[in-house]
Amino acid sequence: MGIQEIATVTGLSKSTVSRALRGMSTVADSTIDQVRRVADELGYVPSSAAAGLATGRQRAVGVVVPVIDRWFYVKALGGVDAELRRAGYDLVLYNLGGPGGDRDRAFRRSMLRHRVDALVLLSLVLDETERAELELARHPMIVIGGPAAGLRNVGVDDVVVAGIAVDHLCGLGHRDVAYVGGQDEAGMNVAVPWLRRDGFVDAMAARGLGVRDEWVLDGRFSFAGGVDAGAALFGGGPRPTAVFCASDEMALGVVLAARRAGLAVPEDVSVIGIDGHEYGEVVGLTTVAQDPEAQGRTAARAVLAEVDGAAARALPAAPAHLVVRATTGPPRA
Amino acid sequence: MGIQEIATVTGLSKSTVSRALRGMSTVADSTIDQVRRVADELGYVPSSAAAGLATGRQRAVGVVVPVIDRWFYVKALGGVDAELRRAGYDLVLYNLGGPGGDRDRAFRRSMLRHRVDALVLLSLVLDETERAELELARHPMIVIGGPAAGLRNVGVDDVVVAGIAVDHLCGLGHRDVAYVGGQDEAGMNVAVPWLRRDGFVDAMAARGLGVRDEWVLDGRFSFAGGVDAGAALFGGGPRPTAVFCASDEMALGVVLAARRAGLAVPEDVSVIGIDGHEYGEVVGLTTVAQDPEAQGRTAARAVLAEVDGAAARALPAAPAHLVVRATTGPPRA
DNA sequence: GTGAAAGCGCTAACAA
DNA sequence: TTGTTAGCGCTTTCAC
Repeated sequence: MGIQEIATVTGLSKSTVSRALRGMSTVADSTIDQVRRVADELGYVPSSAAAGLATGRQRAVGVVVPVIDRWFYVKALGGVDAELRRAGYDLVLYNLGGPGGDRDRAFRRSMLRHRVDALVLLSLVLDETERAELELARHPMIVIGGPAAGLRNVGVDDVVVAGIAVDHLCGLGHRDVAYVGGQDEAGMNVAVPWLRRDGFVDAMAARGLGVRDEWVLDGRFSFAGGVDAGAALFGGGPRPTAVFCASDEMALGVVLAARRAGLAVPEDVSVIGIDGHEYGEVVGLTTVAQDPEAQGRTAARAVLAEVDGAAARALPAAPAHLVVRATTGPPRA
Repeated sequence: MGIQEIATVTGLSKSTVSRALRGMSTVADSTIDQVRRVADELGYVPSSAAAGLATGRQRAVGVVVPVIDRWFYVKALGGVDAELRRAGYDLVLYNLGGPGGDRDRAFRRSMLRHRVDALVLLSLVLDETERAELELARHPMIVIGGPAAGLRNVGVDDVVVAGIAVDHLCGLGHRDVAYVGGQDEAGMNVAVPWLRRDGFVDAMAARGLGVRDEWVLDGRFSFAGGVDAGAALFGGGPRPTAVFCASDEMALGVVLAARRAGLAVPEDVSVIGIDGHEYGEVVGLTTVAQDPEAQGRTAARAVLAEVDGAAARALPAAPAHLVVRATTGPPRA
């Protein structure tokens, strides 16, 4: 059942079997073949715990997500996974489970149990205590979607992204534009929403344009939230000629709300999102697209390199580009 | 850095420290407090590898998904995760990565490395070889969304679900109904799509209704696929009065395609899906709702119980119920 | 209520 | 190219 059985059956030593199993070049090819064959016959299953204990390496990395059912997280997770798989690493998922979840001692403890060699954090801003606690495990860490104080991060420059969207809108002639963002999930302490909002407000200000308070809404980073925000925006009172949403899911909701309010998109109101969500492609949503999967791969590669002893160098901002489709156009004269 | 340090600092033995850390009742409360305090001060981080080696339990379960970016899988994964967390178990994610992925030797090997105590398979049908290989690890397994030969499964009864949808449609007076399903991802070998299609055809037949071949379409289980299928369906030629989709994402696509084709929903064509997707709720999609998160929790509980020595008893079918909203109605006279 | 000692299954020097 | 010998950090009898 263990490496020992194979040793006795083949008449070799444990060490040779161990080396053969790992295909080390110091072992005779014939020996390797023999060992592998016997291992198969015996139905040998290696113990990662034992290997981990002996080497100090678990060949696994942890991925921490605030919640799991968001487009961005799922895509990024897929990217991280793909790269880990390539490298033969397993992925341990730590889901904070939203505001109701147990983002507390017991939970953080579990990510420290030396079960993983590194940590990839998705869009998380850690406070001092959390940082200190995670620091204990002393393994490489990186955040996707950050930025995070003291940690490397990969992701788009949210301020630049907001600028791109505002450029597009203003270039079309819009001056009255609303913002639909949110704090993702209350208590999850995510920085991205704020960066995008500030980027938006600043970009508008840079053009001498102000933003009404009633036009900065919370869309909870969800489709339903977008619908609600849109309903509020188009329910009466002064109406913006364009809406900038901090995510495509919310933008999709705003478009729906506009239609329900009897408004034509983009004739009566333009809508732009951020992400590059598949649904947006189908329905013709204009957006500032990013590639979370690629960001996930980049993060995984970086952290894996660090596990292998490479120095942690800062990463360039991930690319984002404007994709003009059918939901934006010039405002009505 | 290990249990030993704590032992020397406190002047206790390794065994007592180990017991204290786990809060065993044979240890004096004062000792427990002291040990915990010292452990904190020292920044002690337990090694799950060592514990796993010693006990043979990893306190982790593996979840295998065909692809990760599908509504159902994400929700079910969340449910499994929640339950594991409650039990103090970690979750190791094995993503087969779709048809292009490496659903092969190397990969299966990795889930066998005794890194987990049990396996939860999402909608996977394993062939003989695969089953035999996984059997090697001898740990409890369960599939969500199955069914799978020789394995326990939790999920709705797909045939019943199809029946519910057909009942609803036929009850409204429809006789010409199309089916949009798919095989999810080619090569992923998933049973659900076929069960739903057969359930549909059979339910129709039970009412003396036939189904045209051209009305059984592949929607790839995605929104875009649904749009394509709808476009084909409404692009000319005989048109069904209702469309039954094997998932809400496809149904959403079909609704969009119908609108694009200038058809009114449900006046010109009714559309019903399966799932209970959040988007469907917002746009008023009629559906046969299920609760994948609950299924995930159930599966996790079952497999955990089995890890703890409980016998593996078959589970009842998960509930599914009709949610009538705005996309279905009687056919035009 | 606590300690001593023997492993869990593997890897890694160091020898041969 | 292969074998020997120590551990890796914890849990767990069995004593005390």
